[in-house]
Amino acid sequence: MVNTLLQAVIPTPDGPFLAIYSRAGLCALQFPGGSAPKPECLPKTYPPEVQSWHELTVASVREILSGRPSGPIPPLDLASATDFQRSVWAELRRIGPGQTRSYAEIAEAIGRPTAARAVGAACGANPIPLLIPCHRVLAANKKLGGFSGGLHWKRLLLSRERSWLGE
DNA sequence: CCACGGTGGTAGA
DNA sequence: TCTACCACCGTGG
Repeated sequence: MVNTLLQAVIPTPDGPFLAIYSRAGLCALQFPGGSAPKPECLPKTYPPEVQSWHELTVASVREILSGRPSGPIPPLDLASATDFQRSVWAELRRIGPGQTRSYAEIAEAIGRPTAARAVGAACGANPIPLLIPCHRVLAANKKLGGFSGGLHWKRLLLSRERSWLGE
């Protein structure tokens, strides 16, 4: 057993999200509607470390769902990611609520100006939506582009961020 | 290798 | 606008 994973539920007005933690930190976040977590995978008590991480996750998820900027987030476990993905995701985290960038702009920003399409793939591989805000990346024509979690979420998140900014 | 995308830009209808 | 087509690139098989 090299890497035990712990699941924890995040209750929100939009339904229960699911967080998954490793020893190193948060490694995945799932939208509501997936297969319900098996009870035996939801420990009665969590290690203190995980518990404090989860508090940060819950707060952050709720903030982002309401269109607000999020406070501190837990450590992210991106061990299984490629270097390219890590650089894309790091760049995504620089986009504030209500802001948007295009896939090409992200590619440009990480020094791979012709890799816009690969950036799209990296966004699709993002295991931690919301905290790594891939919903703020649009196509160059200012159109919506795609979203792994379902386009309705992307629309919803952007619309809430815009309205929080006062539009 | 090869195929497949959350792309982007161009050309024509 | 919408469609067709093509160059591009990181990933996974």
